[in-house]
Amino acid sequence: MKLADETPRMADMFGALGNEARLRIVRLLLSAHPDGMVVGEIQSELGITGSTLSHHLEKLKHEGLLTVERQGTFLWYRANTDVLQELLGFLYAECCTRNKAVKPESIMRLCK
Amino acid sequence: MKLADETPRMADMFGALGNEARLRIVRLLLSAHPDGMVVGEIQSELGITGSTLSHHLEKLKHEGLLTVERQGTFLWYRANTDVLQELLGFLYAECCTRNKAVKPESIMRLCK
DNA sequence: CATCTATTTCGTAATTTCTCGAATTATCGT
DNA sequence: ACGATAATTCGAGAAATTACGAAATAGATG
Repeated sequence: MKLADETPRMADMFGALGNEARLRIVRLLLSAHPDGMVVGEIQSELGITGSTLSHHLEKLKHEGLLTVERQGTFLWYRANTDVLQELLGFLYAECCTRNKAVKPESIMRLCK
Repeated sequence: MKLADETPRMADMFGALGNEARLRIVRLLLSAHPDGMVVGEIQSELGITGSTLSHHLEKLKHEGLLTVERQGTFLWYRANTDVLQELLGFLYAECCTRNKAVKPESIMRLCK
């Protein structure tokens, strides 16, 4: 039995977070979790042009980091915590488990 | 007293990891931690052209994710665990502390 | 069905990223 | 100083990303 190489997918996810506007979107949606937010609210909060925002949301959704649900004319976007957990777990495993480069406690301690 | 906005820098770091070749480099260097590896060894392990590899290493170093030290004609690159810890701490804080989107235990559980 | 609002898609341009081979720099040993 | 090895920098092209306004779509409401 051979394990799938997760590197390409993880790289894509990191890439999706590797843009300031998109990282702000994810942070904002996490702070609004689990309700999520509609596009217009994200737009006025972050001051991003509609079409540009739409592209960023599409990219984040494509990488699985967001989910979207329509309610009337509104689209509710929200952070996909399962996938964020996967990403966090990957990074944690690389740094703390698979290798002992970073001590687990040091992460917890950062967030008291 | 005002806290610095860490979003741009974190986005740059995520961006550095958002490329398959670079993510492989970091994984490789973590597995060789704390000794690190010389460029030629990374190159033959990952099969990347010398000049391309050099650019990737430069980017990772620029974002603080790697350190480098010369020993004779060899350059030893290694993962910068302090900075990786910062990145992991940021993601952990966003997902688990600042918001309760992801349960801390679920991360640990992923890495038994 | 006409219209209003919310959001995406289209068309397009500027910038950045990724990659490679060739040339260059740095260091060691002789 | 010369030759050999390690790695970077240069030059340059292809591909991807980012951004924006205008036009198009989807749904609600009168």
